[in-house]
Amino acid sequence: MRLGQAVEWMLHTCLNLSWVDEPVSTARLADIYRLPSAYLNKQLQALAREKILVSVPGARGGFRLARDPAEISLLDVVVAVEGKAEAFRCAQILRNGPGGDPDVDYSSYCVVSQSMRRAELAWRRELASRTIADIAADVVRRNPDAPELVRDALTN
Amino acid sequence: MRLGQAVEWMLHTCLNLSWVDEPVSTARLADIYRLPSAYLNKQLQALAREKILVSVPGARGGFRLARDPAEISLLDVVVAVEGKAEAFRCAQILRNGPGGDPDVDYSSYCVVSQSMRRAELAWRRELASRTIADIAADVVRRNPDAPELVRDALTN
DNA sequence: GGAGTAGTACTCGGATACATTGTGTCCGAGTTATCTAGG
DNA sequence: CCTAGATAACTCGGACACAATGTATCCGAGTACTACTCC
Repeated sequence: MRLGQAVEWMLHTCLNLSWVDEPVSTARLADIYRLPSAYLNKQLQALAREKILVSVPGARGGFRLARDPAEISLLDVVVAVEGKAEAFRCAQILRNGPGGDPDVDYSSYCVVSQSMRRAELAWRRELASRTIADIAADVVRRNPDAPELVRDALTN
Repeated sequence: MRLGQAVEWMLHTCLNLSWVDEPVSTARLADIYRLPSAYLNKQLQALAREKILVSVPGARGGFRLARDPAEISLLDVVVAVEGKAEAFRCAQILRNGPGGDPDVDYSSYCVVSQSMRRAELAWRRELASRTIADIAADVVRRNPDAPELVRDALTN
């Protein structure tokens, strides 16, 4: 199993945007961590499609958070980048097995599939219970001047 | 995020092997679900390397479980197929950010990384708490003659 | 001096290549069972 | 009849291609700002 590195990029980017009010261009967001701006833009678009960010076109445009950081869970971001499909895809191989019935939906009946789904649910639950605001609070607790550092870097 | 379909194959295969004592050849194991035998063999080797299966060479050889089904967790199988690496890899982009320190290990310090790791831990914990024997018991509870069906298919 | 307008610079957005991983296949090395021949 | 050896068939094992996904890039469409011209 593997998550694309864009997940890390987007989480940090959302965190940074939570400290700025005006839209920030892709170039600025990329420079902060020396990331390839064109590719970053692609991922930002994905978040905009999922209504996590709003894109502002034109001069002095860019991206900003679409809603309060407390209303953006880590799961929202991960799903926006990686897609809604489950990690474990039941191919229903039991249909070809002994006693297999082509009319049964084994993705909900098969015990293996159920077990894998339960584990994935635990993962999702954990991600859904934590928001960008939670993380921002933790960061400030450790490093109180982080917001201003980021603001300066994004709006100089 | 995505898991290879080999995970499904291996889980069902381990389940089937838990009902047979003698070694079963790759061809038999593949035929039961109409799977490509050569590729299945590749995955079986991976499980053998992780000491989940033992491979028996020569005529009337094949694979059998290396230990009691109650001692084989779903996590063991998943890790054997997918590798030990974590799904979320922290690239430590904070090192390049404002106030970033090249000497700090952000994969343990960064709050984002911690949160992602916690979620993944919940996933692993769930998988580790469920064994092949547990699944086998559930299957028998629903379909008492499943073991014999499988035994017949694998040893005819 | 103010308003309207054309131009310009900057932004997003999707269409386009490259690299890595997952998927699938093939043939060779090694082992075991069997058959045969000799005692 | 028993035993030892050679043979042959079957198995795993890793090395070898193909496809799909992730990664990275580029250029065009659209918008807001700015400067200029006209009233």
